[in-house]
Amino acid sequence: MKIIEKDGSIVECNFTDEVGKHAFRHTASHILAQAVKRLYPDTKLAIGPAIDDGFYYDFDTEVPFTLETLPEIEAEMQKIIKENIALERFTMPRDEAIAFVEKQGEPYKVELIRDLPEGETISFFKQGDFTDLCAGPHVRYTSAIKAFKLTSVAGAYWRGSEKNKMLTRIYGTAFPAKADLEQYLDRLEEAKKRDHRKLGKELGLFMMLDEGPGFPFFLPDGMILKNKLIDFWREIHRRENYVEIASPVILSRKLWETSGHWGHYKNNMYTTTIDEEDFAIKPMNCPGGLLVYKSDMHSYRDLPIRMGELGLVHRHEKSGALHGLMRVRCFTQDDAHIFMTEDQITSEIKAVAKLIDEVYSLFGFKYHVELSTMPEDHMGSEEEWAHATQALRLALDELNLPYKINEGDGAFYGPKIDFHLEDSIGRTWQCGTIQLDFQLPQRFELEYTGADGEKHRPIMIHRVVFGSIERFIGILIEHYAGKFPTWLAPMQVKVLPISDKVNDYAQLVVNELKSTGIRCELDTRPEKIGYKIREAQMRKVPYMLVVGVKEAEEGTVSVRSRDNGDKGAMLLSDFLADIKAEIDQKK
RNA sequence: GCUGUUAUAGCUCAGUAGGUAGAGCACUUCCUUGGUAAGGAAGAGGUCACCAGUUCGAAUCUGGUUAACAGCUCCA
Repeated sequence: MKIIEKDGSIVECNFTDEVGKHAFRHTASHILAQAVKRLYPDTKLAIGPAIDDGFYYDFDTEVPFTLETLPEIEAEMQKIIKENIALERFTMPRDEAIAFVEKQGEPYKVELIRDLPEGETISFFKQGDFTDLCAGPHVRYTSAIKAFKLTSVAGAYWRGSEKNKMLTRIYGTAFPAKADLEQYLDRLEEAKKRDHRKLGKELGLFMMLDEGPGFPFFLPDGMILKNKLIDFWREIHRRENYVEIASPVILSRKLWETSGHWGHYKNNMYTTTIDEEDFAIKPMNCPGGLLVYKSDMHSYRDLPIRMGELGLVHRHEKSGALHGLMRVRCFTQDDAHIFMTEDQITSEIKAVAKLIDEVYSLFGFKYHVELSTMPEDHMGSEEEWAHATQALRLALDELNLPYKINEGDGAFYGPKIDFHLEDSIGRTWQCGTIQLDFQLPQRFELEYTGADGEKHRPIMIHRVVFGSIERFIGILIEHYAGKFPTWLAPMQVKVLPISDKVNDYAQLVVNELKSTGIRCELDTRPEKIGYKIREAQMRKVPYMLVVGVKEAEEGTVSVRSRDNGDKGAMLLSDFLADIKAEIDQKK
């Protein structure tokens, strides 16, 4: 396919290229806008870019667009595609362009052009009766859009600011062939089936109630999962020479004033009054860790001190932001604060990044890394921030970790490296993070005695690996579609006697499994074996042991694996050896 | 928080142009002792999210509240 480039030149391009895909869907978005203008001429146009999975266009409209409006718009788009209109690029000087869009009656476009530099040449794309301010690129004819679908309609703020007017955004997607579109829609359907909120309910892992919006209840099986993750966490942190502390959930306002949270994080904190004094429920664990550090004298020989804490934090998230376990109002951070000397910075950051990589690799996660820099609302001088940011950059470069810069997204006390994991429909969630902090050690006047006998100020790292254990569990549920590896599965083995004649033998098998620490259960209900299997399978239990008269006589079990089906009979002792090895290897 | 949508049994959902509700699965009991994804029968279970209003009468109409869902904003 050929596209019209930003400079007006015609180049050959493919849908598989990012540029080609972008141009293709951007054109689809123009067709959407053209259709809307034809049907609802009073609608004002805002912006309409291509995005990862499709495109959208924002409209300011008097008539509310709903899902019911979409088929009508789709039909008009289909007409435009059939008309096979050529796209033409033309340019105008800035002043003329402003006059042009003003005449068109498009106030949002006027604002967009006004924000472009003086003297800039403004480019437009015209397709028949529709002209839009646009840099391009685009495909050459509307007929290129062979398959498209408008998927949803939602509100979106003009220019992404909640201070601005809420516009109506129509989302859609487009492909060069019908089959591709269908495949994409099927994939979305599949993804919905692994939604952690659905699976969490089906598998009895956790629940959300009106009684506590954003505050998850962990059910017995979810608790097993959580505790297994925590066991694993403790194991690797012991190995990496971390110590573990626990600090209180409620602490005095004075502490939060010292830490700066009272000033910079107040809107997200739950507060309370005890004996007429103000207190806050901790939204972060760091101040507690700082107090622990301060409670004792430290020599440079003690550093780095790696102080872990599985801390339950509470944050008042906006109601509309809540999302299953991914975004909650109380969660457990697998936190640690590392207190160190300046020349330990790079090696400590690298060690943490490696630890995070080790954990994510164990689960088979792909992740991407972002470096977040100084936000507008921050503590400390720009020089300190530059210094800290440079230290993070250096560590990433030495590790050869590719990363993208997230301008202005750092914590208020320091820049950070974020590790993002994907959920089932491709949304990414920040999990691990490494934050470098020069501020809190100053505010809390932390010290250590150097080799020179003088007092020095340590530097601090805040870091999490899972991020939030709750969020991590949400990601895990979707990643495995509820089929957890044996070491994590809440129920590892289900023993299924064929008739109650073999219940005694089945009980023996269960006792044997339990004595080696296997999480298992016996199903003695007077149901047929197919029924019991179906139930265990839907519960996503990794192994089902079918036992009948034959097995009882031979001391065997017939193994059925969740993932590979019937594996035939084997000695109970052999099965035990196999499953123990699997669990030890965290498979 | 904002825009839009939604709320009926434990779960998934149907229903009623206003006359106090129904299915499948799950649950309980009984029959069936069955070899790798649903054996059969019976029973129990809901003041239709909550609060007001309109009406002779509201689960159904109107308003509000709460929560959930999608997106925006914000974030681990």
